[in-house]
Amino acid sequence: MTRREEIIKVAKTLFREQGYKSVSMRDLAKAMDLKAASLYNHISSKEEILAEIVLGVAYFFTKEMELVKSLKADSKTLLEAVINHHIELTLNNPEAIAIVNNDWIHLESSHFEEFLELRNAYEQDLRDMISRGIEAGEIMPNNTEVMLFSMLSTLRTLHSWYRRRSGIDGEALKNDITEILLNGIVAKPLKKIYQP
Amino acid sequence: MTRREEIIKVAKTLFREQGYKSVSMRDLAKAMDLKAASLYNHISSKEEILAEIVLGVAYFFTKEMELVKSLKADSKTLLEAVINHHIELTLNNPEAIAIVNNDWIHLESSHFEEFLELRNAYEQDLRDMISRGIEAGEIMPNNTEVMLFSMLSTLRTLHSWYRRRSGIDGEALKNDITEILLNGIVAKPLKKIYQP
DNA sequence: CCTACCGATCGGTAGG
DNA sequence: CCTACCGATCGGTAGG
Repeated sequence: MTRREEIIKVAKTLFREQGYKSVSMRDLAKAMDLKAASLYNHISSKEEILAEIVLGVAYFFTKEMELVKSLKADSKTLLEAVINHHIELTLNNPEAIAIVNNDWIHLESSHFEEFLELRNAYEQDLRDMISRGIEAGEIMPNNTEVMLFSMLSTLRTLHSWYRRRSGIDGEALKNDITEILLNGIVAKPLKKIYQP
Repeated sequence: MTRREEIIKVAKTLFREQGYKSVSMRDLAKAMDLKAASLYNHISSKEEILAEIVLGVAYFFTKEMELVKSLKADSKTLLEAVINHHIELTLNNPEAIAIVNNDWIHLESSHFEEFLELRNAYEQDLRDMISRGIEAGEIMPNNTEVMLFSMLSTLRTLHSWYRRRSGIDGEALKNDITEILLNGIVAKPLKKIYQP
């Protein structure tokens, strides 16, 4: 790991704990046992660190979305694949996900716009998946936007919830979340058609 | 509206747009057309504004949860009532909800702890509701924690999504969200039992 | 509600 | 990687 990579790793932890704006370059330097000025031999600004973290995650998601889109499968299977990728990245890199969610707003304008484009494209791909699922009769013909938003809300904030629990089995978590997102929580009375 | 209430109202807008840490007392003063020092005739610190916003929302939710708990109804009806209250507050006060979600972390320690106690109690009440629903056979016997978290994630981030859409009908939104949270998104093959 | 000002801290640079 | 330092800005106070 290069010195630069170490800085970004430590920044991930601090930004996640306190938020980007609350962490000073002196805080970051102290956590690495050096002086603030020395950080600038490896990075050129504080915002550069934020951009690398946030855009790194955004491009990773984009790449995985391309992968899912290339699959030949029904909509439900594609949605499951998106959910799985989301959960995996959350388990592997919860700090980065938290920072994306909380601090993308503090990106400087060109990075800010770059991020928004990636995020919008990702959301559009997911929206298309849901729409096609409705056309195929696999997905309930409910409000597409609400379905999209509900799924993404759960997946995007998983990091904050996962953190409080002790080591949960990743596979079990995938199953539970997929089940709840796709099938809801209410018990279905299977024999309803026999009742008056 | 007192001058103090005006300050808090303007602060809500600014904090929501830029985040608590990014808004200086000078920014807030400028938005009110006065000097930073003058703010201190009405409030005693910047954190006091944050605390009032965040704890105000937290106590409001607590009060509504007490109301729901006092109802004599099945679990599904109680969950629907919680969802409705959440959506109503989001439509009425989206700025405050956004600030609670993003900036509660910047509360000073006594306010911080006060907030966490309220939030934990709220989550516990909702958890109990789900558990009782499972015992009664109304709710699927899935992972309670995941159900709880999934519901809350969607409800808590609704403000950010609602904002981007033009004026959506509140009642329609309640129906759509309730439907999707409780019943999921996958189409159910109703005649399954006739198939081989 | 203002002017004037405080000490602390910020991101970042110069120069070695 | 450090010392020394920059101008800007921060939350907040004194005194009117």
